[in-house]
Amino acid sequence: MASEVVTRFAPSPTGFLHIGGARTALFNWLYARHHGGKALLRIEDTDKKRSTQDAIDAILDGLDWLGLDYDEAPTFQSQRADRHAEVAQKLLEAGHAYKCFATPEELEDMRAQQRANKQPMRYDGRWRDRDPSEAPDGSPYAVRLKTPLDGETTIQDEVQGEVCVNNAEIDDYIILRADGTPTYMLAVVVDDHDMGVTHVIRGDDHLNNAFRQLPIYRAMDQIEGNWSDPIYAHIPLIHGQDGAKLSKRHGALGVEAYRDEMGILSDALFNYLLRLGWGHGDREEITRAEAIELFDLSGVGKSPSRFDIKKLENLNGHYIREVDDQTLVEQVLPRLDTKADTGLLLKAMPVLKPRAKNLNELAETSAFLFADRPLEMTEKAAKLLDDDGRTRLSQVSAALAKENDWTIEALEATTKALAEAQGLGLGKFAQPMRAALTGTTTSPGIFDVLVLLGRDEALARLDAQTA
RNA sequence: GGCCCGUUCGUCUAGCGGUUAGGACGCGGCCCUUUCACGGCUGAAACACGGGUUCGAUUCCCGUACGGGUCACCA
Repeated sequence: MASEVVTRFAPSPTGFLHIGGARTALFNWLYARHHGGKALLRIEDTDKKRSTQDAIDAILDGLDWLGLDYDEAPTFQSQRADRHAEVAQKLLEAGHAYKCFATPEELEDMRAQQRANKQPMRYDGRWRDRDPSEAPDGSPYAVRLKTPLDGETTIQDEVQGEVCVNNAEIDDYIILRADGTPTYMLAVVVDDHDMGVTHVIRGDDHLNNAFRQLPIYRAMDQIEGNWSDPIYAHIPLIHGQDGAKLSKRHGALGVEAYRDEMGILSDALFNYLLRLGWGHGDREEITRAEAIELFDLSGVGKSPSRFDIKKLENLNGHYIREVDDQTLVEQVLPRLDTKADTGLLLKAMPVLKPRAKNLNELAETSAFLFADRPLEMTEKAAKLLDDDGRTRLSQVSAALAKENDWTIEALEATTKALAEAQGLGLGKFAQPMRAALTGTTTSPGIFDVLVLLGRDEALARLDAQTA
C-alpha cells in the first residue's frame, strides 16, 4: 500500500491571492486529488507586521471561488510558535544548532566587508565552535542551525530534476530569533513535518531554500527518527507579457479582480491556470474532473511562462457558452445599471452568450433589452438611420404591424418578402432595424431581437425612429 | 558578484535520436451570414548561438549569450 499523498498550499497573508499563488494552490490541490490524498492549507502569518485579516479573507475567498477545497481547517503558523521553539531547543540540545551572540550591527559589518571583498555574503560561523560562556552574561542570542561544512546535497525534484548544491554554499542560518520567535525556515519544516506533508509543491523561488531546509529534516531524523525528506516539486514562476515579473498591468491582480472587474468565470481561470506551465498533449479545454484525472507533475514545464490575457478571455468565452443560462443571468444582473427583467434576460441568454468573452461584455450586449425609448444611438447606428434607412424602417414597421404570428420564422419570411419585392438584400432592412431596436450595429439575430422585445415594444422602437 | 534554474512560432505548449517540427491563443484570407460572435477551411509564424557525441541531432554532453531565481534575527 503506497503511503498517502499530502500536499499543502502555504501562502503568507500579506496581500490578495494573485495569479501565481493561485496556480501553486491549484497544482497542489490537483496533485492531492489525483492521488486520492489530502490537500491542506497553512497560513504563514508569522510576520505580524505584514499579515492582515483582510488578506487572509481574500485568500480564502479566492481559493473557494476557484473551487479548491481543503481536507482540514487551515493551520495558522503563528499559533505554532511554541512547537517551533521546542524543535529548536531539541536541535540545540543535540548539538545540531548553537547560540550565536553576534549583534545585528556586527553581522552588518561582516556583510559589508564581504561585499567589499566580493566574497559571497554568508554568516561566517563565528559562534559555531565558541563556547557560550565567552559571551557576556545575559546577552541576547539567536539560535543557528549547524549545517554541514562539506559534501553536497542532491534533491530529486519532480519538476527540476536532479539539483545538486555544495553544502559549503549554505551558511548557518538563524532558526530562532533573539526574541525567541521562529524564523520561516524552521517553521516551514516543522509544520510540514507535523502536518504529514509528503509533497512540497511550491514556486521555484524556493528551490534554494530546499537545501537550507533539508538539514533540519536530517538533524531531527537523527534525534527522533521519522523525519523523512519530503518530495519536492519547484514549479516555475509566472511572468508578465514582457517576460519580466508579473506587474499590476498584466496579472499581479488578486483573483477576485478577474472575477469582479474582468468578468472571468471560475472554470475559465481554473482551466487557464492549469494549462499555464502544464500540458497534456494537445488538450486545451479541460474540465475540473478531467484535470484531476490527467494532472501529474511530469507534465509541468521547467521554464517560466507568460501570462496572456487574450488566451484567458478566449477560454472564458468558451466557458460562457457552456454555463447554464440561469447561472449566467445571476452573474450578469449585478453588472447591469438599468433595471432588468430577469425573465427576459433568461430568455435572451441563449442568443447573447455565444457573443461574449467576459461577463461585462455580456452585460453590455444585454443592455438594449431594457433600454428606455427613445434609445440612445451609437454613432454608427445613427448613420444607418438616414433617409433611406428610415424609409425602409417605416415599410418594415407597416408590414410587421400586420403580422399576427410574432415568431422568428414568420417575421423573417415577411421581412424577406419585403426585401425581395424591392430587389434589395435583407441587410438593407435588417441593419436599420438593428439600429432602431438596439441602438447599436451589432446584436443577436434581428428576428431574435424582435421576438425577445415582443410585438408592442419592437414596433414602438421601430416607429420611434421613423417619425 | 557567488550559487541555482531555464531557453521550440509573438504567447501557451506537443516532441522525449530519424517528423513535411503538431495543436491552441493571437494575426491575415476564405466560407457561413441581416450585423457581431460562434463554427468550418486556410495562410504567415519557432527548435538562442557555437562546439562536440552519433550514420543522423530540436532531442544527449560541454561552453557562450540572454532571461529568471536566490543570497535578512521577511516569508
